[in-house]
Amino acid sequence: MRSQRAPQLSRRERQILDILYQQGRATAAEVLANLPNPPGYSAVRAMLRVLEQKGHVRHQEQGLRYVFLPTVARETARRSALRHLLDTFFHGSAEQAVAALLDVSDSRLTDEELDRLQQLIERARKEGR
Amino acid sequence: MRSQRAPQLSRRERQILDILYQQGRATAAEVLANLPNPPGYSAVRAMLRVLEQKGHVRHQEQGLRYVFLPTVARETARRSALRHLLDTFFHGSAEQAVAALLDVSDSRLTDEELDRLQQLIERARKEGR
DNA sequence: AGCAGCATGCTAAAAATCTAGCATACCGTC
DNA sequence: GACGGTATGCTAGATTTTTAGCATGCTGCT
Repeated sequence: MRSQRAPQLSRRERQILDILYQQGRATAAEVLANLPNPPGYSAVRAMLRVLEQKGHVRHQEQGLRYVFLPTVARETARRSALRHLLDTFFHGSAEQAVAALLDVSDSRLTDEELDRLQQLIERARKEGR
Repeated sequence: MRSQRAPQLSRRERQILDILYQQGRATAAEVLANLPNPPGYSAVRAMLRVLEQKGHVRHQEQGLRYVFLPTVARETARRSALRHLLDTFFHGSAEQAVAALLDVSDSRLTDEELDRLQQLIERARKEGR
């Protein structure tokens, strides 16, 4: 009877969980709408049930329907994901990652955002020493 | 006969591919060594074969053994991964991602790295306008 | 009250993943 | 040139994942 520890997510399960993190919370129908190569509605519900049983997801009853949300806090999941990305593609270097980030999002960063980033770096510098 | 388009990676396949990106290139044995819940050696080889057949991986013969490497350039894969992470956890905001990055890697960024980041931001600012 | 619409629970089965094992070939050493 | 070690190719089977379909229950109309 596994319930808590189960880091072994299948492809679809991963996709579904990602959607939940992206949206914060979602009904089965909403999940379905965001799924690539969308399967049947039943399939989605079945997998949500499995995910819940595995302990990755829980649901609240909203009126009649169920609204699903991840059990692991967004913040925590985000950390893991970042760490993993860093290890996989950037040799663990945050600097390179930031560089790539600035590059990838290119012209979409406003001056204002850049300002805030400068401040963040300034702060990191002070804390770091 | 699908060969190129096959974005549907299973959990294991994803793990293996990630290792290849991390290491750049690796033999079946090396991949195995880096795999969590390591399966049998044969299993790894079989999956590398499948990955190759699906077009995600290719191999070079190095002396006797095969050395495997991803077909999609690191740079490209990295971009996709970043984009996906951004969408999943940061509402697409690079700024937030950078902030989290600075946070997660915290004290591990040297002053020198911070300097370079400042410069990068400076540059982004100029290019952006 | 009856009905259409949409939700859930559950089960069975198709499809894909994951794995082990055997046959074979090459290298270096004794 | 026989032998241990390590490689690959392949195939078949266990296990998981992924899916559809059916029975049921609640809501809000008309």
